[in-house]
Amino acid sequence: MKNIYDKLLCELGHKNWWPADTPFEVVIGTVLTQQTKWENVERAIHNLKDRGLMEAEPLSRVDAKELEELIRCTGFYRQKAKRLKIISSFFHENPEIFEKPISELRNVLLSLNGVGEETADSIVLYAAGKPKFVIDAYTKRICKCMGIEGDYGKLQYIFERSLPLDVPLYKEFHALIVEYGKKFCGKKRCSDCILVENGKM
DNA sequence: CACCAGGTTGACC
DNA sequence: GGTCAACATGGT
Repeated sequence: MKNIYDKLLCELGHKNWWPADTPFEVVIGTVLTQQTKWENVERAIHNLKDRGLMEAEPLSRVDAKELEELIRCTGFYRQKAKRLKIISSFFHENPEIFEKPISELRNVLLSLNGVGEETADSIVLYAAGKPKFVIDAYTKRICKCMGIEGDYGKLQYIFERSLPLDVPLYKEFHALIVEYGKKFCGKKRCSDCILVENGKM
């Protein structure tokens, strides 16, 4: 598995992924980026910062319609606005949440509307800085290309079992997988795959 | 015009 | 326990 990481790193170089001023900004980004391009998310984040809404308390209280307009460019803007308000209320009321152990933190995040497995793990890894390997659609596609199939938990277990417990490694590896996937892995077919030809785990 | 993007939910079987 | 449409905008 580390072998795959080295190949990707060699091919693509280090990615400065999830740049954000605060952990809370990462949380907002995880929801906004669902099923949309990061460029759209950057615009929405900029809008929120302009209005002083990149903090839990103000965001939890902002007018729903106003919030919808600010994040419209990310798609699914009505449900995302509603979810962001609920999530920001939660973070406002639970400022110490990132101090909790990983499994407890993950379960609490999963209980929030709009936070599924990938989003929860992205928050754990990129906002809380704790070691949880994030599995996304590209990870599943690439694994399938390599003959590895399974549900979210199975793939996550394979990565976590095969890698040293290393937060920067987890961050970089997931970033590389997504960047690689965007370039070479379509929904239907892949192109110029550097991983499959002699890719062994 | 069709398809995809750094998913999640609730309904239905 | 799994599958699937709905959610919605913006870019190629």
